[in-house]
Amino acid sequence: MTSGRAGTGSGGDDDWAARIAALENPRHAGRGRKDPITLDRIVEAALAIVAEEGFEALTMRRVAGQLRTGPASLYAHVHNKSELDDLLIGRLCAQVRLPEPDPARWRDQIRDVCAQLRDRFLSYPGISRAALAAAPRSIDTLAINEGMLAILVTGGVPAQSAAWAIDAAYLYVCAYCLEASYRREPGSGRDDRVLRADEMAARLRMLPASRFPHTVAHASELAAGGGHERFDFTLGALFRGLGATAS
Amino acid sequence: MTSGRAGTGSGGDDDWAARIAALENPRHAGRGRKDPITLDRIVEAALAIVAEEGFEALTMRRVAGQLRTGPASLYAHVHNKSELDDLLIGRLCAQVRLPEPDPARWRDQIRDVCAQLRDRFLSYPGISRAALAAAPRSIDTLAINEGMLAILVTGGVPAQSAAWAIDAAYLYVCAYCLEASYRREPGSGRDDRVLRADEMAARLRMLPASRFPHTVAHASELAAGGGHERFDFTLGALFRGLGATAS
DNA sequence: TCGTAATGACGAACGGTGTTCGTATCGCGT
DNA sequence: ACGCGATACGAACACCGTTCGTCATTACGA
Repeated sequence: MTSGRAGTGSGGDDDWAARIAALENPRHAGRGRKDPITLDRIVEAALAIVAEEGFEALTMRRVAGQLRTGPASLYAHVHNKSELDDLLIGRLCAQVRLPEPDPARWRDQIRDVCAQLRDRFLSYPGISRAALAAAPRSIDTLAINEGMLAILVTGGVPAQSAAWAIDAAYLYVCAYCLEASYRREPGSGRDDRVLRADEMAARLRMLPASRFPHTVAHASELAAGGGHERFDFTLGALFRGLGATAS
Repeated sequence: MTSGRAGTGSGGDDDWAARIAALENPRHAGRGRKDPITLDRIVEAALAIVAEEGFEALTMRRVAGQLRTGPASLYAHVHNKSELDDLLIGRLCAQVRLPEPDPARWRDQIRDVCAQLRDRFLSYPGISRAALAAAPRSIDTLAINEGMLAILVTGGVPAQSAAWAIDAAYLYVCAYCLEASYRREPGSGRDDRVLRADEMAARLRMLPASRFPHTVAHASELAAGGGHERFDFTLGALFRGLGATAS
């Protein structure tokens, strides 16, 4: 999450400093005019579209249509589509509840934060693609980083390991959600049906054993993993591997 | 990688069975006609475009242009753009060299396979987005799965852990490469410059310490990580955490 | 109060995308 | 020779993000 870009926008230090200053001075809302286009309304409309139809359905025209205006109107509020994407991610990150760090339960706590983030992303199918593209340009995404860092460092994980583990977990959460979203999306130009585990295993067993011996032998394990078992397994392993260092 | 979809295409069992049968019967090339459009030429042209200009630059028109024809011509060979994307991923996976499993070095071996995949994906900026979207629909991507499974199982990792670890590693590799590609892509609608670690740390230190105490205190660790240090760290932790179970 | 500048709103148009449909040509089998 | 299937591909469709120009409103300074 903090791997080389710090949301500088186009303005360099001045822009970044201004953004920090804006922490204390939230932008005023519309000035009493009835139903003006506001950034907040744009973001809300966009999130509704993504929730309903997936990230690929999110276009400037669709957002504008929800607001009963034309797409050009949006550009008074956002520079471009990328910026709108970033705002959406910021909004989702702001909805994650960060716990008071407890050294005795740091593993549970970090996993809970990841699970919350996962669930936020999964509620908006495909949106984690924007999360991968986004620099941590909003204060809300940096707040997630801060919260996770607090958990790990308070739990005794060395700062360097903590920093990199957060990066790793975030990337994994994004990928997990993106892949899951593609799997469930019927209109993605693909005709794949989501297979039940036994169907999936049967498919794998049809492969030639001469060339795919392990795949055929372990088809059921390869196909297993309902709910978020894979997610839990991965983060469990990651933080366990971290713990093996953090002792 | 094998988490619910098995590249069924639109034909169900017949299509899958036909694809397995095709393992022994490769499609004949063009029938002596000079420079016919072939699937191979399409894939090569597409990969060249991605290598040069990134995945976002890959359009049917661009590919067709490289082949000195119109975009409609491509549809005699691929159903749609998604299918072309999948073929590209299959091609890249086919280029990964899978080792003869050695139980004494399974950790090194699995990490090497992941690193090869990473480097393949990084050579084609942004293409791992297609890898996340793709079902493992080609035999080549399933071959990667088989190779990794062989390494882990031969190394003593229980089959279920192995299966899920492969899935996790693959997702992480894809996300890592995608995020890295976005960071390096100047034309992505963003004006971010890639920051040096010290610049990045300085930015983080500008945040208010009252709200970001850990971030400010550990800015240099958060910004650290040159080359593929983060990649190595993550996979190290993941497989170490796996090893803690696999004893 | 008035004039000007700034801001917001937004239609028309631009250059771009994936895809379909219809037409033409070629190769193969009967 | 004829018919059919496969390949090739232009024209057109519906859609995309964005810019530019115009208009209306608001805010500010004299």
